[in-house]
Amino acid sequence: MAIKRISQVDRAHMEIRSRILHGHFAPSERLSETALSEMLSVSRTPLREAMGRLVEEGLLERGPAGGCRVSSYSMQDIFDSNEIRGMMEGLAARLAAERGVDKKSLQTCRRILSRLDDVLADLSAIDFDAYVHLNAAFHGWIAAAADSTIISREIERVCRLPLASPSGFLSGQEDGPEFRASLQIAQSQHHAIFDAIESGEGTRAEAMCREHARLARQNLRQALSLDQSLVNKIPGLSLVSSEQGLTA
Amino acid sequence: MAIKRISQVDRAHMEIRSRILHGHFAPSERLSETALSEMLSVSRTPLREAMGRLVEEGLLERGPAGGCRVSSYSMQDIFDSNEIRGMMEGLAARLAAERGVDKKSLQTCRRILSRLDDVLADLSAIDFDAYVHLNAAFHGWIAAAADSTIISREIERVCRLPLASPSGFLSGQEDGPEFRASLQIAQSQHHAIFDAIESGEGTRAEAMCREHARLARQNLRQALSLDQSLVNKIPGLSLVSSEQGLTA
DNA sequence: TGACATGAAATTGTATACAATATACTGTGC
DNA sequence: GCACAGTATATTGTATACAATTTCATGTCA
Repeated sequence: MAIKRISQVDRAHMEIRSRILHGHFAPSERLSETALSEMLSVSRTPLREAMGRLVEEGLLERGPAGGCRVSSYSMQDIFDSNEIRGMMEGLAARLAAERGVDKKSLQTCRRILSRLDDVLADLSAIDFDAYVHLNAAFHGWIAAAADSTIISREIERVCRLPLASPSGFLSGQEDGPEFRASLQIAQSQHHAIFDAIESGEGTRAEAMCREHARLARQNLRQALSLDQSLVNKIPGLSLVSSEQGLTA
Repeated sequence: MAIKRISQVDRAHMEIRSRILHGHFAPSERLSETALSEMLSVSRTPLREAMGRLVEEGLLERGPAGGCRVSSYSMQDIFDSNEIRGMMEGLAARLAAERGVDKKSLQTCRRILSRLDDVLADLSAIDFDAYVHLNAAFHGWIAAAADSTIISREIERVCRLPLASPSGFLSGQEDGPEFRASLQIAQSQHHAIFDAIESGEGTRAEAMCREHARLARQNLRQALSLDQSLVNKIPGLSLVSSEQGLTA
């Protein structure tokens, strides 16, 4: 019944997106429409629409003479993207606190947090997929908590920026004791954010969201300093033009 | 030399955008591709790309069974859009203050502010076009001051949301002593923002940007309470589904 | 040898034709 | 008279064909 016939546009969009993020195309590489078209077995019409969406997302850039190149990002860009996400989630959290959230929604979030507590109960045996899933659910809840179509849509947009998603840095670094410990810090921040929203403490909710986004940055920096090969494991990191991987 | 051959896509995009913002299409009205196609004398291929961009901008919405409707906004949405802009400009201003801005750029901004001072020197004889132009220049300067591609691009995006642009509310309300007075308040905020950035006071710069965006909201509310016919004068306001025009 | 012009190939922008799906209408049966 | 089904129509999704650029290579002239 709920069979959503997947359109060629969506297929091409996701496929190209995935290939870019996984480094199958190098930054600044020019993508030929005809080549992509036969590579994906799609005609150029839906392909061009898919590419248009990728341009909007910032993964592709239109050249002055037409045509598209793969975007190149600096480490600074990655950090800025995260900063934007932190700001936007902070806005949503503050407005949620100021405007109030209904009991049912609060209960939903409590359940998410409780399940996250369970997942993190034993640091030596974390169900990583479950964590990513629940973490995404919590951040989705924040985006929706302000009850504003515009804000949730813009947050969704921001999260599509390379490496700005709440779970963006998580793939591939399951191991490492510092990382596991940081998950607990993150969870304590989750609780603080929820508590602030529930208590109507808008300023605190906003500040905690920003700090929470900073944790992602810190994780990335630390992970890279330990293991440069993560570039090939974390989707999107291949887009980063390697100036200095660690500074800033 | 710099003749940028305007593409059919851009032409259709701007034309439809203008018609939507000026209320030639009603909110929730479904736009037929073939109808638009012959209305604009463009084939469906570039037309569809133009419509795709409008969907990204939030002016159109895709229906579940394909096709596009004109988006409908609530007064709350307008306020939220402005809040987002204030946040984003605040982020840019804070980062500019924290990271520092070079002397040449500061000088550019001083000149803009000085010319704004001149325009506002005699409140009874304001060159309104000049004000809009210079106001846009100042806000553009803020967006660029953080020296971040991502941030300036996202600010540009946010400003394309209906009525989120810094000059969004200005058209059509040239008259009114309260409004003219508010321009002076706005200018004093401009100076404060610049001073904060120049002095490296990031928190102050951010807070002032947010408050500055609030002034736009206040202006809109006051203007509407005085003269409901503004709905037809301010581009984009026709998209607002009239629940309560003044509350929230 | 290098710079420039010329032409060929490739690539993008646009139009149209076709296919698949959703919508609206009309007629029939109850 | 109303509900439902079947068909007709309209609309969107996709493919292909064509036109207009741009890009690259080759050759000529200084």
